Amino acid sequence: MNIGEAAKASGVSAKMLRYYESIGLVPQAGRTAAGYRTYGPREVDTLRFIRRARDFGIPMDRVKVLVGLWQDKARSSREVKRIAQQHVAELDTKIVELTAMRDALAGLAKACHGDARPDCPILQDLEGTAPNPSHPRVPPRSPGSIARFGG
Amino acid sequence: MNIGEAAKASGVSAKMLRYYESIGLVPQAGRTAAGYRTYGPREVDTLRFIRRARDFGIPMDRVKVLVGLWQDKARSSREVKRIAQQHVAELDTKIVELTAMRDALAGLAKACHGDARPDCPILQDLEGTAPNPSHPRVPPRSPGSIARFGG
DNA sequence: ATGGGGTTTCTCATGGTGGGAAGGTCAAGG
DNA sequence: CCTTGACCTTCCCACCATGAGAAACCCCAT
Repeated sequence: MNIGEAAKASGVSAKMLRYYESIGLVPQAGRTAAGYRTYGPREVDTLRFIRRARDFGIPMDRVKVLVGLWQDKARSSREVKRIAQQHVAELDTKIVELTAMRDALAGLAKACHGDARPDCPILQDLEGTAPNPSHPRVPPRSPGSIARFGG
Repeated sequence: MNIGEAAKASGVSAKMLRYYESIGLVPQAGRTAAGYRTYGPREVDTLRFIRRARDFGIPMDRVKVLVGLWQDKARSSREVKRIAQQHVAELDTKIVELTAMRDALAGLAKACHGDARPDCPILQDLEGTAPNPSHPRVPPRSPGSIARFGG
């Protein structure tokens, strides 16, 4: 299989395939005499595994660890479970943050009559002149939190 | 006020202040003879407004529109409400996606005994050999969806 | 041999934010 | 007057994962 076929079979784009190789997430693919990358079913399986892990929003560095555990027949499931639980906790944090934003903004929008008049509780809140300000707590904004959010 | 004081007063970092100016989100600040930017209370109010809008997760381009509406005394609140509701809808979408990931992964983690043995339903699911695969739907991954998620 | 659809590597962009270097400025204290 | 330290300026780089696109090359079928 060449890169396009492997991409189709795994659900990982050819572009990403090369990228994963460049960052060492997957080993370098074999090459034909002309320099084309070649892939077998085993490589495609690995790529599918990676794609599914990414679908859970697991960031690349942890995906890398998971791939290693997956290929290690002597692994302990404890390690795998720990990574999964950590990611669940991060998802929970993110969901709480987004829900706070959502609820605050939805409340303001509900209170806004939304017609031709200029006065608007949403702007009042952003301005800081609202009677009951309801902007969300500033999220701590840690650098490498979750990944693949709308990217 | 120089840039550091304005940053402290508004909650926007000096770095971001210069950035906002460079992308035209705020007008160019005045300068002292030596080239230092100067800010007054009005500018600080605007920056605080922007910061609060960002705390709701509203992306820059829409924040820009909101600032324009805020400063337009003849605005219609309809426009403001529309933007807010659109953002609420996007937050909802994101929350649904994250919740699907969370629930699927939490279910797998719960089923994993997490001890020294190697067999693990999490890996089985990622591998594709699980009896009831539960990986989340692939999120459509639109380029500019929501912003400021853990950045 | 020619054309269309692969492939290769390369650079650039995203979105916001931080880090840091190299150099100018200002205020206080000697 | 000079130093010191804290500020400011511009400019470039990094993140994270992904896509877009260019220029060149290759493979296969007509």
